Amino acid sequence: MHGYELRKRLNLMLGWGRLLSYGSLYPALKKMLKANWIEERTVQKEGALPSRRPRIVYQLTPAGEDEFVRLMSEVGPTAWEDGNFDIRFAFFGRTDMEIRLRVLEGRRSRLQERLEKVQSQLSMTQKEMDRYAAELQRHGVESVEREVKWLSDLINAERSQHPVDKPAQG
Amino acid sequence: MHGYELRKRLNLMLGWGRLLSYGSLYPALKKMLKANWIEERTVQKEGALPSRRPRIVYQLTPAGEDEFVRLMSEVGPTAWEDGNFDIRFAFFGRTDMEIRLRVLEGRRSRLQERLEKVQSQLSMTQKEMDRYAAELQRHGVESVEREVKWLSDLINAERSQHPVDKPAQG
DNA sequence: TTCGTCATGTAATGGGTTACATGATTAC
DNA sequence: GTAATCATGTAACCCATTACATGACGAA
Repeated sequence: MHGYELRKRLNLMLGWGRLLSYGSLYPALKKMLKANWIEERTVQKEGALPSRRPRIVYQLTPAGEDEFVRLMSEVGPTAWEDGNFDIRFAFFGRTDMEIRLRVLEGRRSRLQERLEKVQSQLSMTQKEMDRYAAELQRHGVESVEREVKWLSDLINAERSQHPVDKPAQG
Repeated sequence: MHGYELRKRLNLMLGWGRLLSYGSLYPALKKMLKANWIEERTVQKEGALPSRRPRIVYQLTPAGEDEFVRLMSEVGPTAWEDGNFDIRFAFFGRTDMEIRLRVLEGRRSRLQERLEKVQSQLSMTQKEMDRYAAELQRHGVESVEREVKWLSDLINAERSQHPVDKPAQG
């Protein structure tokens, strides 16, 4: 699709927080073009006057699809860190279940680590915090716990979709 | 306190997501020093060998306290936008209740706007989304709704602490 | 003795937003 | 008419992270 539409779609899908700006979108498209991951066609909108600037429609090249597959097969921190997980999850429909499980589990253990760290430090310093700081802590912990539960439900749903033939490793 | 301790405290209090790095902390302290908002003293840690580098302890100047008060009295977007709200909330213990209420309400209506926008666009485009994209949407909406409820509870708690003499304005 | 923590800092790098620039089209 | 949206792009700027640099201290 073309840049403008792409932006709207992305903002709708993961537009909690900042919106994708043109200043990052269009340069990114140019970069992908140069890397030969996408190719562009100019398309006149149907029934539009010839004075209208034709839209630039992008399409993945075979090399771009390979790159996409490569990216979707990443299972390390790049897949489950805060800034990346959402976009990664949005494409789970085109990702193998094994990969999906590993990404979900990676993110979950990341969040659990955080919870443990905060809770261990909390027991030492909580007395120094005032009401509001403590409330902020509490709410933060609750949010993360909620996401952990969400992830656990998703993991269970994934697992129940196939016969369990292997116990988890690592 | 000194920079290292400050970082630990801040990371504990709002360290969901990225941690404050030295590359931003120390330059920020220098900036505040130049603006005359803080002053520094070098303090030898008690019982430490003289070979140990003394720690640099910072303290707010009167001008710095004025600036702090000014910042804490902001009630516009700078107070309730995503990146700022948490740190703002953490200092509510040193903020007037009227200000607190306005900031809480500002953030709540900001989140409600977002919910409405997404839900209106959702009704048009949901059919095109696959299972995972829809699940991401659902989870996002739920998280925001949850924060709205949290804010509402806090607002009610604030209101119940004083006799209601004025109806809300604007 | 080696690793982790304490403690402060700088330089390079990267990435994004904001503001600017342009112009047609559509809805009110 | 005029404001909002469609549509693409560039340049300046901001700001934060990453990596580097240094060195003492405490624990295993």
